[in-house]
Amino acid sequence: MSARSGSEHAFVMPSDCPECGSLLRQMSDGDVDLRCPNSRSCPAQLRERLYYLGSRAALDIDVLGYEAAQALLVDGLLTDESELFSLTLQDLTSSAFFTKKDGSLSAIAERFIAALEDAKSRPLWRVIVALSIRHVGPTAAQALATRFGSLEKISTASVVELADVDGVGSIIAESVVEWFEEEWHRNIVKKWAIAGVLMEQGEEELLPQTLAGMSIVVTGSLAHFNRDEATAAIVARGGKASGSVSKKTAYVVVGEAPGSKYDKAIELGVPVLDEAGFERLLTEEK
DNA sequence: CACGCATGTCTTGGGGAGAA
DNA sequence: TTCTCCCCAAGACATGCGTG
Repeated sequence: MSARSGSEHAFVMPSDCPECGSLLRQMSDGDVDLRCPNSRSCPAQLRERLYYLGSRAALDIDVLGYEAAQALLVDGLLTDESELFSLTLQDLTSSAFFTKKDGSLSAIAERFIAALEDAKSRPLWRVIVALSIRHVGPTAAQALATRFGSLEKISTASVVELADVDGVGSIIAESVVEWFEEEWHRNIVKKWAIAGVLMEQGEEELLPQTLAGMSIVVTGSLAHFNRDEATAAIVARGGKASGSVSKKTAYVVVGEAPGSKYDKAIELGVPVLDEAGFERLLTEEK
């Protein structure tokens, strides 16, 4: 996986937050999954959350990498992620990261603001991933988006209703409910919505569900799709884009320089498709 | 409890943009 | 033009959750 994938914010124990420092002092060998209790204002956690929500796994915001996230916080442009989508070009003039040596805005600044606008119309599941809810990655987020159709409905669903979703168990369901119980979390959703971020399932996701129930794994590089586009194409048709090959995998799509997943597919007798076969699979009617 | 699979972490290498 | 920094893309693998 990418260095930008996964919830990298989850295990942060930075030195620039007093509460994290105390937590570190309390560490013992038996501790697992340590988190700074100061999750709202802890600078390092905030930086990691910004970094994560900009990653391809979430809202795929151009420019918003580790350095940009750091600059937004250090230069005082953001105090938390709720203000992200309200940023303007004018705001960025006070940050060296977004300006040239002569003080004028760099191309990076314009790309960043344009990327924020693009991100406002991302599918609902990506918005859910971007909220950094514990245990909720792309797969769980897609399941929740498909079932509930809007963030509003997810936020008001009970643990039982959430856990009823295929692919979501009680731990994930409780995690979602706990997340929405925090007022400052609800404030993020509110401010993003005001800034224009789509909070409902879009129509583009309602393609014929020709891959419903199928688990498909992609390995290697495809000529006409990057990995996210391939995943999105599978998911949009009701399939599941899995990261690992098993006996239940419907197809393994093999591009240039495939990895061990191809070997695994051969070993398990899973059907293998080249890119042309994958494209036919996407376009064929049920 | 075992299995399947998603998540999280680490690694390597390529490409683009700005600085020197 | 070259160098450096940062972002991006992808594979491998360990861990742990969800399910039957």
